[in-house]
Amino acid sequence: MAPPGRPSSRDKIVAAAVELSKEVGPGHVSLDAVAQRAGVSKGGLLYNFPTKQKLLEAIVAHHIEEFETAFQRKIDNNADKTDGVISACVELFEKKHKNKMPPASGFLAALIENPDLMHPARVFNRRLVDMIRANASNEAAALVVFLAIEGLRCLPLLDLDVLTKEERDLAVQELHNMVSRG
Amino acid sequence: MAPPGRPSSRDKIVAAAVELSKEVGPGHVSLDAVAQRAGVSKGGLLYNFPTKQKLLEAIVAHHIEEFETAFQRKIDNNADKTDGVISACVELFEKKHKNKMPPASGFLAALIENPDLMHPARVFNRRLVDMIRANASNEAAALVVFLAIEGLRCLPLLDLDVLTKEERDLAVQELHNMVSRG
DNA sequence: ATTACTGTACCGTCTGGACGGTATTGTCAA
DNA sequence: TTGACAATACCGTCCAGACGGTACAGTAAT
Repeated sequence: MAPPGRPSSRDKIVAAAVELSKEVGPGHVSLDAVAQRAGVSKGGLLYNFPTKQKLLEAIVAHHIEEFETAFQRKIDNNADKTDGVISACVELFEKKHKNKMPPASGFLAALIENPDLMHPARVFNRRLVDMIRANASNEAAALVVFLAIEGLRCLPLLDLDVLTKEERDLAVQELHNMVSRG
Repeated sequence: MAPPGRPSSRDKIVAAAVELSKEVGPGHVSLDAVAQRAGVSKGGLLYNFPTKQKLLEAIVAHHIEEFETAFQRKIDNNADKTDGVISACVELFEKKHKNKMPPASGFLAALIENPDLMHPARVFNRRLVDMIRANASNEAAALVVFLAIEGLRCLPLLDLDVLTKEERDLAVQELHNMVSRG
């Protein structure tokens, strides 16, 4: 792959693309701009990602890996416990929200270019739902919690978030109650 | 405005743009294609909407009006009743889902072009949240229900929906329970 | 010699939008 | 009644710029 010490050019390029998607809007991510932002020549960019589609695939994979890593850490502790998976989801969102992690804006850039690029994310999401249902004490309630978290994550992505911090905290608290009540 | 008998050119153009956004993807909605689909020349399109931004503004307004109309009809019956607003939201989603109404794909085309175009939708959403809270018996639960509905609406928009019909029905049923339990 | 680029010069395509025309209808003075 | 003009609602063409992608010569490190 790459010398794991410093960030590889690939990583810098992916990071630059995600930043740009947030800054100039997901519809205006040009290869020239990405290369400039990443401190790489356009030739260099196309050396690493021969087409724009390959770059966008890498962005989607990056977001998924990021989430999966954090998720695996959370779930190792309470994998088999009743409602362990959905609890982990709530806690994970709470943590990301406290750390003011930005939304996964790279997804939109990929979606725009070609909806098929979302396929890996769909597969991941489906697996997540299966895991949630598998050890949920109340499947219906667990699904609602899952959907609410998705709402909390999607609304900012679509620039549609209107909740105050207090409202978000209130909702997250209620999600906690729902999963601990079982 | 226009003779209210036949659909005006403006309406045809907006409808064509929404359809195209769904068919070719929100990032590939060109004025030429919209004009062709609407049965109008490009000059005619530009006559009705002097810039692409104006067209996208009209699309956003169209989606909002559509939702608002249906919402007002629902809410007239149980406006002041406890949990009346959030109940109306659940029922409205259920109805749209049963009728297999497509997601508001025009939003994405607007978001891509210019995130500011989502502002009217944000204003509407904020008003909706205020109304929900105003007559909710349990604000936290009502917020969770609101977020779950948004999740149900946003996931298909992002091509991320992975739920089976049964799972969706189960979740909607649970939402009903949550609001009627108060 | 190979790897991993840099830098520059292009090419073809697509797209938003400007522009000049045109058909129809309405208005209104002579 | 009619001729002059104007507003409305388009049509069809053209163009400048942006963008994805190619090609290729050079270079510095391993």
